[in-house]
Amino acid sequence: MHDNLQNNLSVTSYMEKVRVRFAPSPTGALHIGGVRTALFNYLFARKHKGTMILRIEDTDQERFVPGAEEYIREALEWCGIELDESPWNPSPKYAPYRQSERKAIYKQYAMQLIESGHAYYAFDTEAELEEMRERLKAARVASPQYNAITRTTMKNSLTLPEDEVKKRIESGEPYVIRLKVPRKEEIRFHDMIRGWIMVHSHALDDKVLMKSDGMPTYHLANVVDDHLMEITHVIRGEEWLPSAPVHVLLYRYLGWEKTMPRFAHLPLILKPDGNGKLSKRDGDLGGFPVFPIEWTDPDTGKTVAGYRESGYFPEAVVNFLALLGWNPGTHQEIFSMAELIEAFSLERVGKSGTKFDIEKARWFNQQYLKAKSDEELAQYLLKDLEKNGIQVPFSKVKAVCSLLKERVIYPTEFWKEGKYFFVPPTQYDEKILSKKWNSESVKILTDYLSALSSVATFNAATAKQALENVISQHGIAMGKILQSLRLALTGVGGGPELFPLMEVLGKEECIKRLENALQTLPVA
RNA sequence: GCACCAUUCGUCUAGGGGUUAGGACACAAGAUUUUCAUUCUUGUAACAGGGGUUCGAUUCCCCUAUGGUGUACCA
Repeated sequence: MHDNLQNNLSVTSYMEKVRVRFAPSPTGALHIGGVRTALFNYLFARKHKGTMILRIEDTDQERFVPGAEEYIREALEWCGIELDESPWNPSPKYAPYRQSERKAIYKQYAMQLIESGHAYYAFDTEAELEEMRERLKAARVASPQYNAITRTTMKNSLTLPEDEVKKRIESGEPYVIRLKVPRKEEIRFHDMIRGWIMVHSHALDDKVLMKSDGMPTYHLANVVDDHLMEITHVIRGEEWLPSAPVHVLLYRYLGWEKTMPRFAHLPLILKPDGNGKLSKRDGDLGGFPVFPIEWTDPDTGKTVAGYRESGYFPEAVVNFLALLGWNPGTHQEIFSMAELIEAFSLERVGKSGTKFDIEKARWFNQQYLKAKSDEELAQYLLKDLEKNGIQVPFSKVKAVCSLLKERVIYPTEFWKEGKYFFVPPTQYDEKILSKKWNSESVKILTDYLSALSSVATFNAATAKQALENVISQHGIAMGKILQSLRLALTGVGGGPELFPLMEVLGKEECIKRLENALQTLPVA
């Protein structure tokens, strides 16, 4: 309560413009959890009339995946997350937006830290580091790490004579630059979602700031860029919480603590069973997408469908994602992007991890589908018809969607569920056939067939009237015959209301199908 | 192991010292529907455990348990 009040005040009284960034690394497809982080940043930015920035964190050359950057761009666009600044629409004041293009900048600040005594050179090889860890483990040290104590036993500019350090560097020996974390200090910072967090510096290790390839690590790059880009709020996943104290230290040592951005660490999206955070494999296992749009792995060439390809509307995905970890405090469930922006606040973001529930996503999609016009839905069906080489008047496509929209969740189902509107059935549901198709139904339907032929104006009402006339002659109930008729016309036992369906099919087609069924279907 | 974070129906969550602990998804039943679906109604179902504090704790504090994250020259 207290924290909320504080947060509110500080947000609304912010003099400078809110600037937030989404900073993915181009190591593959953007995960649905990443999309949510982007979304929350976006909602916050728009809510406060601020700026939404995309920064590409490509400091790891080894994990770089070609095409990932374009994927991120396309995925965000599909979701309707607009970027005010990005590699594609840079602001000259803050560009470039790819960390690989900012290499020189980081070096400069790393040097500043060395000069102020807050960082140092380290020459230890991988084998030496491994040996150190083994040694400590053997000595039953609680947490083997490169820190205030162990660094005195390693090869670095703190232990080596100054001229040897110089010689090593000049001779081109590989080195890293490490942060000199103080031995005993309490580091506290405020998180807008979790309140005050305090950690002891002895729990931190001397993080590598600059790698031996001259690239910065995330820790340095992120702090330098957030400062230089004048980021006001860092909204990111909870996996960053443990390293946030390192970042606070960096802001301090770089002399930027007064303008340090505020932190908000979002709860993680967990696997449906709650064991660990959601990963790509869970989608494969659970049969639901974890990517916003389809992704083709450049190595294997394998393509995985995303939400888009699986028939989800971007509005539904955004709505669903927004409610994963955030709630409006009201009972409203359906939100447009504009409504989300209006209602969003970090104060109403929860603290605990949320399990991923695809059932809820399906429900959202269904809601959005039902709300769409027949015209819009017809576009989806039209594509499937084209794919199958079927040409029909648009009015019919629309009519089919109209009849089917209450019973599907994805627009991709229109074709699947309504194929018989366009193609006569070649197979008939065995169970219905054996249960309902008998000599009596054949007799009635034969009568109906001839009644239908003489109907002048054919539509749902007259088709129904004709059947009513026939069954009253035979003295049986409507329910007795209807499913046989449906089977004859569509081949299946269920579907939308039969008479409107017949109207869409048309008189000729109904007669043709009825004739065919009467001639070919075996009587039990 | 160590550090940090978390813990309300199966799931997403609201709430908050005294409530019949509310909603949504899912599930079940009933109604409507000639079928299936939709829709409507109803129902099942939760404060992790133990100590405090208090007249009273699900709510505040502590401990335990459980879960998550981190612990890389990955982000």
